[in-house]
Parts: sequence; C-alpha cells; structure tokens
Amino acid sequence: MRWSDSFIPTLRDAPADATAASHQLLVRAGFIRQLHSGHYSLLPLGLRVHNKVADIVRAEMDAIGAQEFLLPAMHPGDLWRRSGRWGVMGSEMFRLRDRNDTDVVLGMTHEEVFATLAAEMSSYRELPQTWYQIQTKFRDEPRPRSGLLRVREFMMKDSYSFDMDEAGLEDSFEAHREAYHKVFERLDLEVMAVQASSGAMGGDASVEFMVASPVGEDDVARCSRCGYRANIERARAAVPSLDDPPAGDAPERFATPGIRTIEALVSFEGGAPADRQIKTMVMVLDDQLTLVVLRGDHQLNLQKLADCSGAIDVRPATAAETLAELGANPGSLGAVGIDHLPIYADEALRGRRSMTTGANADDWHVRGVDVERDIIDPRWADLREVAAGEACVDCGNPLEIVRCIEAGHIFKLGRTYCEAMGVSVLDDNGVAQIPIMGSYGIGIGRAMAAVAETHHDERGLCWPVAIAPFEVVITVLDASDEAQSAAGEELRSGLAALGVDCLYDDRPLRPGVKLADAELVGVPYRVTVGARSLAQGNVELMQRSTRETRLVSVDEAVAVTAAEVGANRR
RNA sequence: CGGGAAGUGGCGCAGCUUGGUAGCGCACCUGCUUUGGGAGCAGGGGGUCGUGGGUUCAAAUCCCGCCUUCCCGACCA
Repeated sequence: MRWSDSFIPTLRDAPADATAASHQLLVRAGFIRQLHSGHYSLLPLGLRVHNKVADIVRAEMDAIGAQEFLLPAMHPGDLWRRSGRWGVMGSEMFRLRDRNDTDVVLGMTHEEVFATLAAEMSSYRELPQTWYQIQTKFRDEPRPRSGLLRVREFMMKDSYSFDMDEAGLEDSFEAHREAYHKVFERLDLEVMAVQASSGAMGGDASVEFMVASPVGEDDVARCSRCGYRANIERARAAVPSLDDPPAGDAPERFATPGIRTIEALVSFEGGAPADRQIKTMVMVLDDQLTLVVLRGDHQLNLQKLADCSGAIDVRPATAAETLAELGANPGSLGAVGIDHLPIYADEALRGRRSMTTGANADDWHVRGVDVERDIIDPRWADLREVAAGEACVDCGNPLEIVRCIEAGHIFKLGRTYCEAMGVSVLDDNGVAQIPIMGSYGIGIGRAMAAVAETHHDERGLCWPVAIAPFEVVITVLDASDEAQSAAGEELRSGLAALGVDCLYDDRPLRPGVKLADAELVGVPYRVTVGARSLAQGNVELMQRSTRETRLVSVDEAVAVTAAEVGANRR
C-alpha cells in the first residue's frame, strides 16, 4: 500500500476532548473518527487493526470447536419479553417501532436469539454445541467515554455454549478460559482473570479478563502472594475481629447536637470510634425502601447489594423519602428497632456489641447497641467494599486495588434462557432435559483500545506485529531521489512477495514529517531509505517499540526484515 | 440521572469582561527555494461563531430557552 494513495489523516494536535491516551492517539494517528457520542467510524488503519484482532479471536474460537454464525442486530421486542429481559434491560436497550407499530430492539447481546436457534435441537446426541459470532452490539450507555473503550455501538465476539449438564458446562467454560488467555496473549495484553459479579446477565459464575490501566472502569482486589483476584464487586477481605465491651440491657439514647457524620461522632464527647459505629444507609431496591447497615468505617458496594438482593434498580433514597419513612435526616439514622422495613446487614457487624448509631431523630444517637439483639431480623450479606491494604481472606497478605479495563467476560448462565426459549432435548432415557448454557464475550474495539492504551510512548502508538495495521513501513526520505525510490520499490515488492504487510511511504514530504508519522501510526518495523545509508549500500531497520536501529545491506534487507517480522507474528 | 466544563474553518486556540460584522498556529491550494526528525518566502481558498428566540441602529460578544460534546460518579465487552 502506498502512503501517497492512502487516507491516513494524521493530526499534530489531539482533539481537546480526548483524555485517554488510546483515544488521543487513535484519533491523531488516523485510525478512528467520532460520529457522535459513543459511535466511531473506523478509518482504513483502524479497520485493519480491528480485522486482525477479530481474526485472532476467530482463530482461537475455531480452535475450541466453536462455529461461527451471524445473527441479526435487530430483534423483535417479543423475544426479549419471553426471556423477561424486556424489563430488566431498562433504558440501556435501544427500542424502536417499525411501521406496523411492532416493538423492535437493537440487540445488546444474543442469548435469546441463539437460544431460539438451539430450540431446533432435539437430542442429547447433538450436544454439546458452541456457537459464536462477531457482530455489532448496541447499548445505550449512560456515559460513553474514552474513545473506543466505552461506546454505544461496537463489535463483540459473543459465544454461547449448550451442554447437557454442569460437567459439560464446566468443560465449555474452561475451554473458553483457555481460549481467552491465548487471544489476549496474542494481542500482547497482560490480563488477570478475576472473579466477577454476573450483573444483569444472570448466572452463577463469571470470570472477567482484566487489563491493568488507569483509564479502566473497574477495580480489582489482588493479592500478590497467593494470587487471589476478584473484582471489587465481589472481592472479600478478612476483617479482624474486635473485642467489644458488653452492651447494657438496652440501647441508650443520648443527645448529639449538630452531629451528622461518622467522623463528627468520632470526636464528639461520648461518641465512638468509627469501627464501633453502625452506618445506616437508606436505599431503594426496585421501589422498596430498605435499610442497609455497615460498620461505620466501611463502604457499601452497590453491586454487592444488587447481587444479594436480586434487585435490578438500586439507588440511594432521597432525603425526602428518608425523612418520610424514618422521621429523621441522613446523619441521624439507625436501624435499631425498625420492623417495618427490610434491613440488610453487613457480615462485619455480626456479634458486635456496644455499638453507636443514629436514633432516627435529628441530633440524637443511641449507644450500647447489640447488633444481633437490637436490629430486628436483618438479612446478613457481604456488602462492604474491600479497601487497599486489607488482609487477603486466603493468606492474610495485604490486598492491593488495581484499576482495570475489562477486556473479556465469561459466564456460566444456567438454564434460564433455554427454559424461557423452550430449548429442551431428550436424554439417553428419552426424558426431556433443558440444556445448560454459558456465554462469553470479547469486545473487539475495546481490545484494540486496550492494546493502544498499553502500547504507546510519547511519539505515538507501538502496535504488536500481530495486529499492527501494517507490519513494516518503508520510509523513503527523499521520494524525488531516483536511487532512493528504486531501492524503496525493490524493498516493497520484495517484502510483498514474502507476504509481509507493507506500507510504502512515497510521499513528497520532508523527512521529519514522514518519520514522525510512521512513529505516530505505530507500525512495528520501519525500513528507512535515505541518501546517507544508501551511499554505503545500506538501509536502516528500526523496531518501533524499542527504537533500536540497525544497518542492513540493501541486498539482505528484504530477507532480514521478513525474518524479523515473521519471528514476531505469534 | 447527579455534579463540573465546553461549543468560533479539518485540528488546536484567541476574540466575549467593555457589542461595531471574525483572527492566530497547524493543515490545505499555487509558485519558488529547501530535503536525515513536524522547512522558508510570496500569494491564495475555506467559517450561517451549536441552535431558536430576545435586547439593540448594530450581537461571536448581552439576556432566556434548547441541543450537543467532554470530564467526575451510579451501569457494562
């Protein structure tokens, strides 16, 4: 490909509203352009990378025996009503009506459609099956951000396994886990497989593949000693037990004028340290006002609350709702003696005595609270968010919290979708059985952005050979010089003949511009043809990531470059 | 949806406080010179100043509404 014929609109300045490195560089280097919020056009360079990522994913899926499909992006609304997710997905699902006033949706995921196809299976002999596609998903994200990292329209490889039983699902799940590790290794992404919450997808086990990056949107708790790794939405840590003095016979009310926060009560005369306070939060779980209590110095993780309650919509109550139900404002709330509202209590409060909490009257607290005696029939759950430095539950080592990009996610789904879609097969006894399903996803554009995020320097992108838009760029410094362009042409045709993916920079521009562009675009190898080296019969082979340069004779340049590229293709 | 910021040629910005009909750098076109790390000179093209309304003799500038985009939080590949 000749650069002079290509549409590679590089920019000297990044757009002002791009903050993530991958976003800035993909725009500057001419890979993507925004159409509107959360929707990006892939330019020729961007599509090349995208296709190479997709090809790697496809190859690894094929390698575990998965079969490729292509399903519609637009679905009948009724399909989603049957699975029950018409309601669950809320406003994140794009919905529209056709000319007959029929509800249609843009697919966010394809469990329903694949299950519909699976309904054609009728015998256990046809199982297991693993099906996948690489297809556009639409999600009306509340906040698209960071270029390709979080968008509303994106290509996802989504796969679905159908097995007769849990053991089969386990095999399919493990096959995917292995395949995903191979995919990310080929993309040169260092991933951590972590325990995760299943969220709106349902199901009981899920593993996320996380790439550490400050621009990520997830936090992972990690133990560097024993390897414990979990999304903060599921992570646990050991809480040292505290020795409480015995509580009195009953909680005691005391005046706390103006005290509205945990911290304020710590320093208040007659108050209590934060770990001897009970924090009371008023939440609304699917329209049900609910109290959530934690230790004063602990933080609530909303996803944990959603997971243990099964609620779809979880939000803090408004001050008005709180006042109406409890008769006090935030800062003076407590769960002691409350019997008309559901109460969730964090495990760390079990057995605690002599605790202090709000009295449900402004400017009053109660102390001497025995949690299990005074809080009526709470539902116990792990609700607290792990903090950095807390002890690993497995080995006691301090945990670290790492910001991550979620590059892939695998779920054990169970039988819900098959049941809803009427999928059943006869087993070897002629008895109808509902297959068990798994679902597995990798965002192609997100993976591409994650690579850009982790493979760049101050000059631009540094693509791994496996997914680089081109493997080699031949930079002819002075395209008007006959000797240089002759040498360049020879390299170009020689490398092309060996199947090397080559960009030939024959533009009549100043050398500085061409060298800077080559590095911005991030082609992993550059062969520089210039008068200085050529006079000695040499060209220069530079590796983008290290910027190591070596002189290679013109005669050997094709073979040496092709070998170097070949060795790094994976 | 809560909080913050911003919309002026392709990109980055100034102008707005104190209204007078739009400017700078990069990019682009033409010519000449230049050619190993984002050249120089000369000439040139391109903007309903997000949008609707209002105030005014006059609005990029002042006032009101709306739209859009970005950033921080709650959601997901």
